Amino acid sequence: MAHQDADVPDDSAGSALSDVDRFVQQWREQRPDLDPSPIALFGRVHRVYLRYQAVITKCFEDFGLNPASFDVLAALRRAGAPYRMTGTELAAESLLSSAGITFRLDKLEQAGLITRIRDTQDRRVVHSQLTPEGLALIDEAIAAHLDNEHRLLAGVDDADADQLAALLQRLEDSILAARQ
Amino acid sequence: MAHQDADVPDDSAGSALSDVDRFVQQWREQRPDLDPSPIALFGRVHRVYLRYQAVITKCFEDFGLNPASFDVLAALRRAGAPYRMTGTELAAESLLSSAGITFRLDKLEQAGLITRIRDTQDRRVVHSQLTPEGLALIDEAIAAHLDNEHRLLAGVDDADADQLAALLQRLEDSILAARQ
DNA sequence: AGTTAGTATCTAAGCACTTAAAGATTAAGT
DNA sequence: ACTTAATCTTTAAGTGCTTAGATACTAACT
Repeated sequence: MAHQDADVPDDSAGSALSDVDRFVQQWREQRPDLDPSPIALFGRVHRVYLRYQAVITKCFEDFGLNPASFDVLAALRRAGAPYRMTGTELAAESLLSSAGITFRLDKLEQAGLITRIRDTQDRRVVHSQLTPEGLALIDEAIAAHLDNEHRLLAGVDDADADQLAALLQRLEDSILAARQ
Repeated sequence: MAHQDADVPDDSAGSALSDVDRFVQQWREQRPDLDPSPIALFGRVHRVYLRYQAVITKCFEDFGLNPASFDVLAALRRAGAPYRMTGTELAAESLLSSAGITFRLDKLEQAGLITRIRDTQDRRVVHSQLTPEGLALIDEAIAAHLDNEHRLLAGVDDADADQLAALLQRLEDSILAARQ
């Protein structure tokens, strides 16, 4: 893992500038005609997402899963018994293309974690359902995943976490509203 | 674009529950033995990132770029004249593997937007430098990109944006600290 | 000088997506 | 009933990454 420690800033000299702050400052110098302030926000979203993905990917490996397969199993599990959803429903929850869902379901079916069941009423529809093995696995994996996420939040107090979630929701709404 | 409007929630009945809030609630019902509250935060990070990527991808298309190629050109541009960085430096700024950077640079070189220059002192090192075409393109693209980002932030007031950036920095620090 | 270790980049194989289009089925309009 | 349109899933081709390992070079030690 090339980035394991190489890019952790040396913070020994007080509150050092973060990488993202440096990017903003560089843009101010190079292009004083522009206002680069949104980078302070979106750059951090980007970096937090990458850091987070790297950590949870490692957590899922213990269960033979990756973020993509975990995502599908978790959607089926939290839907409740009989742990069954259609491809269209799964695509909407995961913000994924239909082809992407087909790919994920192929892998999970090969691994024996889901089965596909053609709908008898509407024969276009295919239901994907957790197998007993899939149910057992996701029930273990979600517990480890939440433990891990709590660990990642150890440095953020509860009030800040709540506020961060609320502000992120406002940001998502703003992005959707701006999407012409 | 399949998700253009299909997944925008109907908010006509007041402040409806967001998708992420529903996920948390479903987990509380299905697994009352677990505390799913971190999902409210990380789920939103994930969704905001996906929404954001979708919008900027469309913006970059106008310049024949994608987020990956824009990222490299922007790093070179904000570094200042002579707009030159090594692969290792670029990988660190973008949190990317060395192979990923090689791939990005191959594409940019084929497009005539950068040139590769072997270092004369240390012949292991390859500098990548903006061509005049690359410089002209990124100078146009960064202006459009920042305009676009300001548009995406229209629904978030400045104080909230600042606070969101600060909280995201705290979250990144917490993730890095927990990464054992 | 010669060996060993470390570093910078690139190659190869594989993976998880994407868009575009096709196939199968259902719904709507006449 | 018949045509047209809409919907659900899958296939095909291509893209941008990943890890693992190869290659080329430099630095450190003896």
